[in-house]
Amino acid sequence: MQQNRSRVRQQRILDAALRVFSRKGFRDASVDEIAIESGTSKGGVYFHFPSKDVIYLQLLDRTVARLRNKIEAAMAEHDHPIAKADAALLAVLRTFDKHATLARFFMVETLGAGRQFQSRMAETRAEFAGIIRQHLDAAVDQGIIEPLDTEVAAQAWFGALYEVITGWVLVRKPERLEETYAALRPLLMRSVGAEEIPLSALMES
Amino acid sequence: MQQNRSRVRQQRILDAALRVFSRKGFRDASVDEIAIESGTSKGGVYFHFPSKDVIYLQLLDRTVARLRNKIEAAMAEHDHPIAKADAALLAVLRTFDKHATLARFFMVETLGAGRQFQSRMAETRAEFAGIIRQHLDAAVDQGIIEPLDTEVAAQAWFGALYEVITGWVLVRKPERLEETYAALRPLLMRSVGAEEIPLSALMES
DNA sequence: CAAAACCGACCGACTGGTCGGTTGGTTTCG
DNA sequence: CGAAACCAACCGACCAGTCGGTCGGTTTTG
Repeated sequence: MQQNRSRVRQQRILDAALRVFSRKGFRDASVDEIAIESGTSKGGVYFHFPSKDVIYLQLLDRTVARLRNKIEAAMAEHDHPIAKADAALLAVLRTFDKHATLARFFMVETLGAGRQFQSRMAETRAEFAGIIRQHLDAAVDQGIIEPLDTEVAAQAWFGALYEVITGWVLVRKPERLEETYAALRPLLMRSVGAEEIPLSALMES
Repeated sequence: MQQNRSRVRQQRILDAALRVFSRKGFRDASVDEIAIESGTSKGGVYFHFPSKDVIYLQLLDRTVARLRNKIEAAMAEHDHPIAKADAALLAVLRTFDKHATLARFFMVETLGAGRQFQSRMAETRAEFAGIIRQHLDAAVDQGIIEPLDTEVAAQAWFGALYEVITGWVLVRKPERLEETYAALRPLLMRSVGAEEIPLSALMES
């Protein structure tokens, strides 16, 4: 099936683009390089994609979707908001631990990719912050935490996480990102006033 | 005095560069544009600076130095760690409120300026996180907060602040950045377990 | 069934434009 | 006048995107 072959080729190009963008950043990565890395030619790349920008955008979409799925799958296994937050936090740390290339692409390169992606990036940030906020709101509704400005709190959580991960990408300390969990968890929990950790909550489901 | 005239010109070029970089970002800002904006020519710019990179770096240095001075001056007016943190937080929010151009340059453009500035950016982040950490350590020593991983906590504080400010730059909501103070303060304080706010502490000095 | 026609996938030389940096001459100023 | 400051024109590297053409396989047709 030709159609299938074509889709495989597109994925291969996106995989190559992820590696190249991760190494060089959007601006310094040439389409020729992506072509070589994916075992094709510039013409081949341009047969499957209309522009370098679109390659980047599709890659970003794919990455965001995969990450969100990971997070939501992890959260779906729990009922209690605190357990959900725990699961999501660990899922994020472990995903980036496992895929440092992804982390670099997503955390470091994307902000600087260029003016044309800025609104898209703002949307992406808002999307993740929105997920956090939605669950903070639920926790407030359930009386688990006191009412607070969940919009700013969600932004702050996202930012804190973003910074710790970015620092890890740039400096590679500690060796495994997951090691920051122990420090991060109480920090985030306490910040919204969810001090006491019902261990029982972690048990259910 | 020729030397003085030269220095004035250099500052004028840096001022222009701040505006242009803030509007366009490092890569999309051309030296020609900076030259025109500063009322000189490309040759004139290259008489005072050896390269576009150096312009950017000097601008970054100047910005960091000014910001750090503002923060440290604000903190020097207080003795109690919590009052210092408060003063620093407000100083940062107010400075960026007043100088949105600076905020955009510093928060949004700088990460994406290019691979060649990445180590410098890591240093800058570490510098500010270091200031936070140093004061968190002091607070621990004075028994004001319980011992914790101050390195990660400092990173998280920096990241939370960074994200809130970046969001404000991109979306311009709320109108004034300082309005986030009310939500940010308790969030940060609680995160390190400095719940009770001794109002008296804010009075001294 | 085989030749002819066709097609999707692919290739790589080439182009047009941009932009950092240079240079050689000109103006300003002490 | 002489040095510092300044300028316009220019150079060359770089690269996204284009285009004419190739190739292996599939469909049509006599």
